Amino acid sequence: MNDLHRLPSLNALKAFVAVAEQGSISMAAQQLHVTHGAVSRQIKLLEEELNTSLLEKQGRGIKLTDAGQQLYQNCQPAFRTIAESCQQLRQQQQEKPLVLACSGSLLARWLIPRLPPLQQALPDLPLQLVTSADDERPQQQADLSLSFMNNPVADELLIPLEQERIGPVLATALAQQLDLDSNKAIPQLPLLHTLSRPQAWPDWARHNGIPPDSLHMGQGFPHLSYLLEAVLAGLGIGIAPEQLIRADLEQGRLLAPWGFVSTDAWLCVQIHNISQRQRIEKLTGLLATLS
Amino acid sequence: MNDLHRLPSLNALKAFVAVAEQGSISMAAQQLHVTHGAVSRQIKLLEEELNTSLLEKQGRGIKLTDAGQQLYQNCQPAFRTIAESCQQLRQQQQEKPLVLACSGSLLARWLIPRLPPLQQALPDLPLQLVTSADDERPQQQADLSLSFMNNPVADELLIPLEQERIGPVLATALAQQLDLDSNKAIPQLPLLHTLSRPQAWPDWARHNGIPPDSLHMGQGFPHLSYLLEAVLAGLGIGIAPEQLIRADLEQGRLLAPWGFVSTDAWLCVQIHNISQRQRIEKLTGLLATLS
DNA sequence: TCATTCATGTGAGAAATAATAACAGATGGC
DNA sequence: GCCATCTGTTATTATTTCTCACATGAATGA
Repeated sequence: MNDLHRLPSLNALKAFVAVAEQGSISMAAQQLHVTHGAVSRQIKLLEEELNTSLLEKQGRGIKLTDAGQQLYQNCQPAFRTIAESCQQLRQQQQEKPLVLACSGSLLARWLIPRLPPLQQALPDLPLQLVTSADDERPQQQADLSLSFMNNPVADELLIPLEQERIGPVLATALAQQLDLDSNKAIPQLPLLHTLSRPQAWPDWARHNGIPPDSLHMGQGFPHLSYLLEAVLAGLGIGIAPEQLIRADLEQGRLLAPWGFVSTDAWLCVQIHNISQRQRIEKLTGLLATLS
Repeated sequence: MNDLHRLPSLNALKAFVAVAEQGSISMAAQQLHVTHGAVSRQIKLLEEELNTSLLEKQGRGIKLTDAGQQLYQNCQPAFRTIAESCQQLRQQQQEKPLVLACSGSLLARWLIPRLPPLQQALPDLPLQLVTSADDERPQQQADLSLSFMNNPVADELLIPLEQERIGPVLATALAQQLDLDSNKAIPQLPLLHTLSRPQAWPDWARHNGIPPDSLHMGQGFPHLSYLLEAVLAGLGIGIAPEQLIRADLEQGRLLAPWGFVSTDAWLCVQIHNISQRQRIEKLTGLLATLS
């Protein structure tokens, strides 16, 4: 058992080592980002704790006494060891890849398009992506996850990026076959849906003043990514978050003639590994600007 | 230049090392004389500073993570070095003799008689005595000095032991030759005095309602010790602090038929070397009981 | 010599940090 | 299931540390 309780004030000792290194209380204070008074006081405290005078005046400055020399020579390497050890730990943490979990559709249609600017802005951030099925909870071993969450509660570890906006979408080819003159077109068609978001169509219908019961539900898919493939293949009208199909709209593969409505869900980053919080917040801040 | 400012909270690190050593937060808290909550919090802070988790739950207790192991193995020797270095310094300070300066008369007639009980009560206190002439300021290199001081001001570094009481004294042999029936005897005799305390006789006279001018001043001596030798030799009446001649009175060598009066002076211990303050205060506390 | 500059020392009050007490949650033994 | 043990968390209190402002003492240069 080490006699940790017989240690003097370690902050005072740190101040002393700084003074010994700089040969001056004022310089040490500058190095430690405090006033010279604070350092002077700390030295006094340490001297009292050790019952020894460590510094003596010399001209306008100070110099170490013999006891001070001895203390410095013993403690300086110890502090260096500690500083290096901690620095090493931080370094290792920096080099460890940040594991981000998200669904396949979010990965393919939201995150991957943002990767180039991301890697450009944070070239030293090693990012490792893992997918979880849309209906699974984000995996435990990930440092952070990206997902749509209903009514996210305020929480330091939950960072909302943008509100979900959903709407019906269909392939451009399919649209040309149909007579799209109003909302009325919707009920007549087979509505593709996902098992992970069964409320998507009813929610959207309510938002648009359409009785949910009047909808003709068509094929269901296990995940959004399959549904979107089906929509692209012209199998019917799907419903999807605007965020995930923006590129398809811009490139004319899909159409969204009925627009989008905001839901209670938000696209959120969830922090799982608190020790990576700083890096995650840096990453998230950047993602927010890219949204 | 060492990166002292990149060090984490050293108290948190100390707490962590304690936890690593004990393998338990509660035990570490006990060792550090704080509650487990305090230690738990410190560990959390350290983990945040290092962006690393250091502990993980294991059953009801905790165990170190790999990062924690690494940190502990690096820092534990550093803390041991620091603790040992400080302990060594304290030890050296303990073994260094305490240098006490006082006048020859105080040394011979006040301090030396008290040395046996002193050494019995504090056998491990190495005491080195140096004399300074009565009229010199206590020497700078002494850790403390013992002297009579006029009107001592309240000060942490000045410890009054007892008020000075002075009075005329003469050798028993001389007293037998004289007719000592009252204060009236005084003016008729040659009054021995010291150059270091020229006011002693006038002060005493005023306290006793005798006109100072009516005194017959005799031989002067450079220091009290010589004066006392002269008094013992029957050369005349001297004036001296009661404290310094108590033994002579008790053993019948000297008489003080006119009694003693208190003066404004106190026998004081003055602390010169603040770093020895604790030991000096222990010594002084003991001296006060022996007075 | 005297003002000036530079470095340290000191005190009161403000700011930051750490500790406590009390409770919550989790685990393992009975 | 119940109890004892250990860790985590929070609001509050206590302590430490810092700052600011001024004082002191030593070298510097007119």
